[in-house]
Amino acid sequence: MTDTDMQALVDPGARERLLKSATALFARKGYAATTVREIVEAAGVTKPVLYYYFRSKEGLFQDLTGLAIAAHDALLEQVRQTPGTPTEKIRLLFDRVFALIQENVEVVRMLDAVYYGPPESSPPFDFDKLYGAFHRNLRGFVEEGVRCGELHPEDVDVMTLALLGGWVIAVDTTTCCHEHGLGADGVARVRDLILDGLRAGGRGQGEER
Amino acid sequence: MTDTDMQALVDPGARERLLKSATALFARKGYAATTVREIVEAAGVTKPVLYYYFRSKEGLFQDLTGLAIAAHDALLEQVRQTPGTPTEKIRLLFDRVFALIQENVEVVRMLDAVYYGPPESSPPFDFDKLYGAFHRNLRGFVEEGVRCGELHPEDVDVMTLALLGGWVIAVDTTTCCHEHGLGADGVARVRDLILDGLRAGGRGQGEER
DNA sequence: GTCTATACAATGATAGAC
DNA sequence: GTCTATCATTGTATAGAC
Repeated sequence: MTDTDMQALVDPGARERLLKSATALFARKGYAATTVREIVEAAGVTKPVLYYYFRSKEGLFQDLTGLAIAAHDALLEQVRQTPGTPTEKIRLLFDRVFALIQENVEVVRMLDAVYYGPPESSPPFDFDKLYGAFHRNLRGFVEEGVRCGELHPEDVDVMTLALLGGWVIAVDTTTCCHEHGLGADGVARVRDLILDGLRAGGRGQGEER
Repeated sequence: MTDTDMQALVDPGARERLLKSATALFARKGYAATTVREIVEAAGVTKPVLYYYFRSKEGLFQDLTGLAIAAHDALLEQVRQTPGTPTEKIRLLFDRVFALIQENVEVVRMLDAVYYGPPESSPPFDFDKLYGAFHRNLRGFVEEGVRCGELHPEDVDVMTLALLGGWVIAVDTTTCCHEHGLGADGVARVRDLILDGLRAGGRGQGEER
């Protein structure tokens, strides 16, 4: 363990403080509108410190997004490898990723701003690694559900989009402040309502409510 | 008809060209990242012309959004006053507003960037006039559908959110380029799939497909 | 109404001392 | 590793001529 690592245990360290303050500012003001002066002031350091740890404002941004993608990927992999029926996996996917989101609202807000925001207002970013991966995994579970007769044989893509819609709404109401967040419970209700409509053999009255 | 109005019939006029170029740039780069210089250059005029017609960059933005809100409001009013069952009204709401969106993709892209984007990256804007109004109208139709027995008596808010999710996906795939747009047909299919799950008395096989 | 020319603050980034 | 001081550039906005 180096001296630097030792130090990081007692003091967040300039690098970590910079990552944190940048996340908060990018989420609130956007990448373009956030100045390096604001970032370093919020972190309690001076400008050259930022340029020392990250090569530029853009380098800081890419370190930030890289960490988020890694966490998301790891969670998707974990859900895929959990045993269960396709419907159970869809439920688990929603629950687990929603929990991750709730624990990192600030980061998600920042990523959403980049995703939905104007294309050229942030550095190039491969959204497919994040939202595309979620979409593909969800679609895989739906396809599996149709194959094994758990979901009715409608168009797989349309069904996936219906579920994805519920998901987007769930995330939106959580990250944005303009609505009262649904909470894990609300997300489950929207999810199950849509899943109910997709179930094979008429409307199931499986779940709660 | 004034001389100015006469002129506008043959030549778009500096004011209109500024509105158009600003919309395109705000949509692509965001409000904060778009410079006044870019706007006026794209419009083929010089800076003082912008400050002559609009008081500032922000004034230009507010004129832009005001026009969009007015068009949206008028369409909602029109749908409300069209006779039909609640389900028919929900279908009409989706169809009509989607058509409006397709005709003004650029403007919607800009508004979405403001809505989903970071809170402080654009001038204050009352989203409730736009997205909230759509949500409330949709909820009203769902409520009406439950009352008259057309939709099954689930939680009205959850059902509204499920439909709203389909709507968001439909708009997303149209305005964003990172996915292949659904098109009016695709929107109808997602919408009807969700509506089917909400229909009273088991899964209806009412529509096409 | 539209131009040229410019005021003046703030930006991202760096050099060089410690 | 962290600082002070400063660079060149770009930002919004305006004065004043035509």
